[in-house]
Amino acid sequence: MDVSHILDPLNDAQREAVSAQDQNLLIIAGAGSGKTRVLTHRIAWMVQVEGTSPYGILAVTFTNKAAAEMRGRIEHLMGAPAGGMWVGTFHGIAHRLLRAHWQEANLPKTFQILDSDDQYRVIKRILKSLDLDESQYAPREAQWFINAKKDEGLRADKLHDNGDHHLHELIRIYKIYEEQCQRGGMVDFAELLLRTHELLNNVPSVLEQYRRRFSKILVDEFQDTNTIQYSLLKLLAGNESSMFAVGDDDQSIYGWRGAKIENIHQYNRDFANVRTVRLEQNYRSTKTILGASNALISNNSDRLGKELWTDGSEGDLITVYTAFNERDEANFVIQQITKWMDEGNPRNESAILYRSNAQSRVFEEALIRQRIPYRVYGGLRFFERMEIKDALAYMRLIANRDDDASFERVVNTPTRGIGQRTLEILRATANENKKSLWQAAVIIMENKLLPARAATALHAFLVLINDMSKGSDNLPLHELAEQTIESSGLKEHFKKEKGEKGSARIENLDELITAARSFIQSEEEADLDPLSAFLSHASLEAGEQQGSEWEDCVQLMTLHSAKGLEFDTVFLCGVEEGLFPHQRSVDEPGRLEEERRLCYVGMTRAKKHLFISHAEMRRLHGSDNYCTPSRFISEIPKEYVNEVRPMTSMTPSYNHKTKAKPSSAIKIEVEITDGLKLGQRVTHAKFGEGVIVNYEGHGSHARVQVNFNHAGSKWLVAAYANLATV
DNA sequence: CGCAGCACCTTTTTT
DNA sequence: AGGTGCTGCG
Repeated sequence: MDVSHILDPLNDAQREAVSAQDQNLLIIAGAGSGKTRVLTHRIAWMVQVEGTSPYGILAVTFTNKAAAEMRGRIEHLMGAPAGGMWVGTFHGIAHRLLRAHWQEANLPKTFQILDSDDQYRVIKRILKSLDLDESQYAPREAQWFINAKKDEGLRADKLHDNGDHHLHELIRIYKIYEEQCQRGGMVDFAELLLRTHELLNNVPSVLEQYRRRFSKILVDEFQDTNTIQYSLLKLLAGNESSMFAVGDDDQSIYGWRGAKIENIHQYNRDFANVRTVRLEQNYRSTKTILGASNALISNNSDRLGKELWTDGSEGDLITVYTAFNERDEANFVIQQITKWMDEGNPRNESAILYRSNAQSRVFEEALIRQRIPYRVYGGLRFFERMEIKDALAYMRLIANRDDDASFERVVNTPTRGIGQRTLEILRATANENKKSLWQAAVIIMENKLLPARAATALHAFLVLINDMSKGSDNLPLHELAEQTIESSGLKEHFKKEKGEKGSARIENLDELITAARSFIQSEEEADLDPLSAFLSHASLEAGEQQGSEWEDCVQLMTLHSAKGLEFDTVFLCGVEEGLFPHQRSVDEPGRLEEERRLCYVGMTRAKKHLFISHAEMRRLHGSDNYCTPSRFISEIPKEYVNEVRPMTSMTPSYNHKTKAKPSSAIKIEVEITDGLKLGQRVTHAKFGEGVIVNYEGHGSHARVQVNFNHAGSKWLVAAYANLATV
């Protein structure tokens, strides 16, 4: 067998990892060191050189995107579809196992997946029914609690309150939630993993079957595994299988949702003779960017130890820009991007990264003003939209009448006269009889427990769902979707919603029909009927953003969503104390180190140019705040940095600020000409309201640059512009 | 039962 | 500032 196509493109360390004979490996793969390449080449090596059957391979990732990419690259490398191989996310794989063994897992065959929004609603309903003080028991907190416990593998009956009343109540909520989910055949994301873990743990024959099958297990982003995921891997691997874990402790940024870096150490203890291979050669960034990133991350303790290096050029210095406010920051960034585009570079090789989603707005406004196409990642995804979830809830009821979450969602959407009162009776009946809401409704109808009017309304709903369900088996998926949207009254309902929002919803509903039409059931979902497959797909892969995806766009996203990506030019924005590191992280050393890793992740996204900016003043939640530069900026050695202050040669004295009392709007103490200051809000007869962001000259010669809210940025001669202060 | 106005809160995100 | 969720009213 000619193996040159597998080994030739690799460096020594990569080659060592790919061709290692050891049973268990830990690959510490630094940013840009070719991690995915190593994973895919390892698989090709096992199949084409060692003769492993693809059937025996399990490759696990965290996101659908990563799974899709890996699958694609494996097929490309091996020149054949990855038949029989399991490549998927933890949740996707768990779902598959539960489907295959629903009986052993004590689930109904038609169990439905709850996304976090569904879960939130169920929990909120429980809190209501328990009549708990909502200020003390926030649904979010209860949801967080339940998920955290499940992630640790703990069921409600394993928990002890130790006399703590609050904890006692949370456990009680957890317990009731478990019961309701079980009754309705509803499985949330954490439950997928926990249930799978229990399945393997409790049913030796099933465990045996998969242990024998998966002789090779590969895990991506190992540093992001939480307790239950790690435990699942350990269980599946047993003593015989071989593990290939790839991760980077310096890029662990999900500790706040249960990821345990310690699993890397634990792996060394739990698995036999783990051989560690370090990938430290970086193929992405310049020496400057890498040097700065290395210096930054060296401030963290407890690292596994790793220093990235590169053969590449020094590259440009990192620009650190001190903006005077968030608008100035945005303008600077956009100015740099414009320059970049003028040099003939593609827009989508530039990315604006920030700590929190709220920061995107200022950049969006600036980009719109300059008519630069952009794309914001994150936010609501297709299958998470209200109208889509409504339509899906009808379809889910068709598939499974006992799905209480869906029942609650649409029983009175659109409004059909089933009110709070009626629902309360339904819930009470359901609780008493330990039945689903649907079954309770049937009981109520049979025993005539409702006033005539409500009974008619409820009856109409039951008939509606039954009618919709009739013949749905033979209907192609998209026709079912279409019929659902029509006869549920959803289309009518949203048509009434005025303005652009309503028409957007109608468009989305049409899009759902399109999605149903183009939905292709994958081979591994062959055990499901098309409707169930489609519904699982909707929950498990909430769907990438709406269109314009492939257009050449400036990329905007949070630092978290930037992990795994790379761009020629990266703007790291809002790098200020309190924002980044985030206020809620500064007090705890562990959290602070995670913020630092986040900064490291952000910096190492850049291939050629890195810009870091911070504003001296930032409008946040409606009020102005003075901000100091982030400690992370000072952790970057000066020799890598080129400091830039706002515009031109006239550096105004606000750098050595004479801080005014922080009460009135903006108080930069530089007067340009009578009454006009940098940062001053002004109105112009034609351009409307704006802010002065820059100026040239003094007195009657002064020209000021004003960022107008709607008219964009303009240079005006102060003497003629007739600017009124606000 | 449905709507409109008010109070509240605000990190990061995948599945 | 802006969105969401709840309360109170029609």
